[in-house]
Amino acid sequence: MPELPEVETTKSGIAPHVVSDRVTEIIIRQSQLRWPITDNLATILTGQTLTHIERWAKYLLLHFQGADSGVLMIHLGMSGSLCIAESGSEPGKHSHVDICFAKGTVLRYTDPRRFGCILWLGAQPHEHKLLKALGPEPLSDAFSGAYLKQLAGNKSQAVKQFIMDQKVVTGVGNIYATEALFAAGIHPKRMAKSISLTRYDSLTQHIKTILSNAIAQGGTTLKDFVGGDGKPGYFKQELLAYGRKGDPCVQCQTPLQEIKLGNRATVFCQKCQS
DNA sequence: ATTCTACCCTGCAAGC
DNA sequence: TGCTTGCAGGGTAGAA
Repeated sequence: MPELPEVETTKSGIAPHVVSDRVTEIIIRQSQLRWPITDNLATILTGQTLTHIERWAKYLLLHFQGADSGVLMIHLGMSGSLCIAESGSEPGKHSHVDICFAKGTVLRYTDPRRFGCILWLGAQPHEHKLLKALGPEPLSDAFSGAYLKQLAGNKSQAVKQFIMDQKVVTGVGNIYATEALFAAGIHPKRMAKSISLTRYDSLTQHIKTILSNAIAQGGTTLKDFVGGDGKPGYFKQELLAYGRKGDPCVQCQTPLQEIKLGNRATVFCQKCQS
């Protein structure tokens, strides 16, 4: 479900309720996620204090301090969410993990499709291979048109797949890639190497603007995404291309087309994007 | 080295 | 009404 704005929304929704609190209990109802949850997670975390939460790409890094200080990494996959629950409240069908805190708050991980993961990275989280290979944050200065142009080099890969590659830039998924290419007037299938620096400048600016707006709106709720505070995201009403196959283009009224690119639905305007 | 593809899993909507 | 099919916000491993 979540791309960068949704993960950011989750982080800011849950952090005020759990940061600085001490873990009293871990309940694992289902350990088989993308990778299995280590079976000694309760031993590791119980008694430790959650000092802060960091978002890195689409990962949430929960920093714990105590007898076995380190980082718990959580990815929400396609359908995952984290919410704050009351101690003793009834878990849903796919509520796989509860992290219970001393003040009575429960941080609850729910993920119907189980594409997410919960991994204990220990004290050297940045050395983990899943984090090491990641590209720059899209909202950082390191992410620029010049950077993209340089990295595109001689790649014949479609630009949409290029910018969705987390090694190129983190946090951009199918929705925001679709939207940014529409906004920049770039055909999603165009080869990465064939795009000018000027157009990459435009593309990076649109990615930054769209992601910032989405964060400000609390993310995009398509089905049941809710932030940590239980409120839905309001960005969906601002989507101009994603999910609008057949609808008239907002600029030229031409019906939007849908193609498959790397098995992902890709909507674009044949007239405005080249 | 890059670039596809198949797959992990459940739920939902559309079509018959 | 009920079954089948395809599709979904992600990312990896392994094949081409």
